[in-house]
Parts: sequence; C-alpha cells; structure tokens
Amino acid sequence: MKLPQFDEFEIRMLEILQHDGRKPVSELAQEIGLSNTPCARRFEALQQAGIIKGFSARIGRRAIGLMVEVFIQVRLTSHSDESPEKFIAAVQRMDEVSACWTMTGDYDFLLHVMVPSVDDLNAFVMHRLMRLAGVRDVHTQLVLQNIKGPGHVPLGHLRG
Amino acid sequence: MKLPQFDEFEIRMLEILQHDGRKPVSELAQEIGLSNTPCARRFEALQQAGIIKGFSARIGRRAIGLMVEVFIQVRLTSHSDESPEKFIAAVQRMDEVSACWTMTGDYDFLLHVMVPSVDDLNAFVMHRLMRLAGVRDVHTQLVLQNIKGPGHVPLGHLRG
DNA sequence: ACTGAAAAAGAGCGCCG
DNA sequence: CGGCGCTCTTTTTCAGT
Repeated sequence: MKLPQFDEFEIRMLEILQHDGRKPVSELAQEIGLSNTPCARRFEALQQAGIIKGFSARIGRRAIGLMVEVFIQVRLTSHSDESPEKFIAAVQRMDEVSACWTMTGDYDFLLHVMVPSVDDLNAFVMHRLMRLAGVRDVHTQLVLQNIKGPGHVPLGHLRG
Repeated sequence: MKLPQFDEFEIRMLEILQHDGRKPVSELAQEIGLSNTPCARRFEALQQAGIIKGFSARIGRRAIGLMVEVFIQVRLTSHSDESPEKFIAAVQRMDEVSACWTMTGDYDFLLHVMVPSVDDLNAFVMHRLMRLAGVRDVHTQLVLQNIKGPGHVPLGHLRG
C-alpha cells in the first residue's frame, strides 16, 4: 500500500477532471502544457492505478424533485446475532440511500438520504429503515442548505 | 420551480451517466434504443436545464493518501455578529473540506473532511477550524468504512 | 420529433527523437 | 518518455422526411 508519486501534470489533470470529467484529453493536454500522447498515457494510467475510479454526472437533486435531504445516524443492537452485514446489504439495495459510512461515536452508521417529500422521509424511516433487523435507534437531521460539494476530493496535499 | 417530466429515455440516460459519465453519446443512444441525434439533443437539454450540473472524476481518496476521513459538526455562537456568512466563506476556501451542509439539530454545520493523517486532522481542527470567528464548539466523528457512494443520487422515484 | 449523411473534432495507434 | 502523423471513432451540423 504505497502511494504513487504525483508530478504537477497529474495533479492538474485530477483537478481539472474533478471539475469537468468530460473534458477531452486533447484539451487537457493543452491546458497542462503537454502533448496529446503523454497526456493520454497518464490519463489511462490514473485509471489503471485506481486513482481515478470512474466518472459521474453530477445531478441536481432539486431539479429531479428530491426536495428533502437528510443525514440519518443508525445504531444497531450490540448483541446483534443479525450481524451488521445484513444491515449493510439492505442499505446497499435502498435506492434512497445515496451514501453510507460506518463511524466512530454514539452511532454506528451514517446514511445520506434523499427523498421527494417529508412524507416519503417518514415512510422511509418508519417502514423501511426501522423495520430492518438489528436497528436499535435512528437519529435524523435535515439538510437546510448545500454549502459546498460533494464530489470533490482534496488535492492540495499532493503538492504540499 | 416546476419539475420537468421525464420519459424513460432520459431516466436511463441519467442512470447510465451517473455510473459512467464519460460514455459517448453514440453508445448511450444505442443502449437506450435511440438514434444518435435525439439522444444528443436530450443530453444537451439535460445540462441546459440544470438537471445534469456537470461531470466529475471519482477519485479514490486512499489512492492519493487521504487516509483520514471525518465528519465534523460545528456550532456557532448564537449572538454571532460575525454572521454565518464569514464562516461559510472560510469553509469554501478550505481545501480539506470536501463538502458542507447546514443542518437542523444541535449543530449548525456538517463538514465532510479528508486529510492525510491524524496529525493533519488535529492541525486542521485546532489551528484552522476552531480559530475561525464565531465557532463555539465542534464534534468530530471518524469514518471507519465507506459502505456506499457517494456520487449517486436516487432516481427510482422518477418512474414511480 | 426522428433519420441519415456530411464535415469537424477527438481518440488510439505505430514510429521516431 | 515526449512528440508527430496517421486512421478510426465520435460529435456536430445540415439536410430531408
């Protein structure tokens, strides 16, 4: 598990592709001051090495009617014979769950959830989430405003 | 603020582009059973309407040495003459902050932060975050495991 | 609105300093 | 490794249903 070393070309490629993931390699090459071929080679290498894991369209949630965005913290029963794996597998299949992490602190899981309305939120929490085996309690916090991101990973540390 | 109506073509385009944001329009067209031109038109329209806000490379944080991922909740002083705008502006400029939301609950802000090491986390919280005007207290929770996402927005509700 | 064909732009290749 | 020139694919535009 060693880190690859990044040169300035690669760092700038990552910066640019994080902002515009569809930018043609030819434009990339021009912007970072490199010719077409070496730029394409690095582009390929970054993906091969797992540094670029893929590309995604950023979709405006409000534009598709997801007016309610929440973070839900979930605590499982400690003596869970129904081990966390079941909960994890269930979460993976829930379309409303945009992201999920296991965490330190009072709760075991943090879920990032988007639904069209407060009624849908209620239905999701009451009838789908709390019905899962091993769920002890949940703590829901509404998002009031999106200040920043997501979809951008810090890169500043790469050039120190 | 009305929602556009989505047909099956557009929904599938969003699904595909969320998974592979660099897929050529020609391939998209083939996969959803449409000819080149109308597919390209919808592709353009989705961006124009703000439904697709852009495209991003998904970067593996561990691959670039960001070994510590945390969520930090921040509470501001209630009598903040230094209004939240100053805090927001500061957060926008902090590279370590991958995402930020304002929230209901005991804390005002939720910050998604990635840093190379625990030492960097300490330095960030102590010397940069808590130094900001109006910050009353912070609550930090470490990410133990990435279960799902981020970068994918629910689309299931669009087709009922 | 979709189709089909042209022109323009980009990607992938071998080959050479 | 970086650059150059070639072919093939993809995008874009402009017709015609």
